[in-house]
Amino acid sequence: MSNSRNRRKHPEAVRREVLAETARLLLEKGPAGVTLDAVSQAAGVSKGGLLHHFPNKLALLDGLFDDLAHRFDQALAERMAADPVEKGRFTRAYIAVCFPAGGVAEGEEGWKALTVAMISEPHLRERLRSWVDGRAEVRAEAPLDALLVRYAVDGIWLSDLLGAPSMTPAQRAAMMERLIALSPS
Amino acid sequence: MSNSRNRRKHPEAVRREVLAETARLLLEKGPAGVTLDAVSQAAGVSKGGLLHHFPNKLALLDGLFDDLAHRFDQALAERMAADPVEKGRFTRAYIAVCFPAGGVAEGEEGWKALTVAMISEPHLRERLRSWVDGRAEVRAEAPLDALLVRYAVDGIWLSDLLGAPSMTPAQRAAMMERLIALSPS
DNA sequence: GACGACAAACCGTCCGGACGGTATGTTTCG
DNA sequence: CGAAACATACCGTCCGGACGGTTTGTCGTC
Repeated sequence: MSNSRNRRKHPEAVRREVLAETARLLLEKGPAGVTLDAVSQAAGVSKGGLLHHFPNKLALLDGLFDDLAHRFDQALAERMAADPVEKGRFTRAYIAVCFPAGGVAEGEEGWKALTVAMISEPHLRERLRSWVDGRAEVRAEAPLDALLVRYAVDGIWLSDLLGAPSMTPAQRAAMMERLIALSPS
Repeated sequence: MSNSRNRRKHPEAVRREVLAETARLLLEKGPAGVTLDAVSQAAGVSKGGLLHHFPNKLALLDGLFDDLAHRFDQALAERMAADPVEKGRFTRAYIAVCFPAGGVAEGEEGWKALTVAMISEPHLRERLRSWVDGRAEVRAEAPLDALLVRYAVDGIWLSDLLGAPSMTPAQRAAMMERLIALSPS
């Protein structure tokens, strides 16, 4: 903190702003809307400034992946730590993080962008694979219903992402309850 | 000389070839790989010839959407007609069509491409919405478990699409059974 | 069924603009 | 000062799309 104090422009803040705008553009305009010009302009930085933080476009997308994956891991770990019951802990955390009960919180929009990014750039799918490999809980020694629940959550996620006509709030609540009931315990 | 491919004479064949190659490129190279040059070359037609069938790139993607949505509808209807039990018919057909039990059949690769296209081009999401609106079965008056099953199928679909480490064949079979068991009956 | 007229299918080239990336100047902090 | 953190200007390439021309099929007429 000492080195960032009183600095006119905090590079870390610029970097975060850049990543946030990248995610937003990815969601709203699609992958084709993510150009270096558009990102830099949206983030309130010049193109050169953007390229100072990320040497090229691939590095930008990689940076987005890193950031979002890390925040996703953190959110999962947080939820799991708060769950006293060991069994099905991961599945419940997965539900809580991916299936927003009361509206969309901060950061979740970004995770949607992550999906868009992975589908857009085949290169990132490779990174997804190694990420999954790094998470023992995801590897499928889990009980069948745990898998089922996680896949259902992913499906809801995709549906929300595509903006398809969604469930009513009442349905969402009931679905959440059902998902938790199906989780191992 | 009689060309191995369609030299001329069958515009419909050219059109289908173009759409097939568009879908393939979309899956393999991602949205950025779908250029008019790449599509025309892959389909064995000149750029001018491609633009004769589809006046611009948007029309090409729209054409792909139309084609795949239509084939998806047909596959669903086929499956539903073959199901003697009325209750849960739609859900079971949805499972059968979207969750390939024995390998990937023809056309299913294309449906994956459809997902990629919709995620890439925000414009197509609008079309998805109206498509869903046109299908009474999808509108969510369905029982909770029917929704759950469909979302789970979508999740598996997404997972396959991203090439994430998937289930073992045995797990897939068990999952299929479980999904059908959860379907309304 | 031969023939000419017309339309559809298709080709090859060119252009304007956008996009990723570079090279270099300018400011700000330690 | 010196280095990090930007900004400005610019370059080469690629992409979407327009355009004119060429070949192939179709159809009416006799």
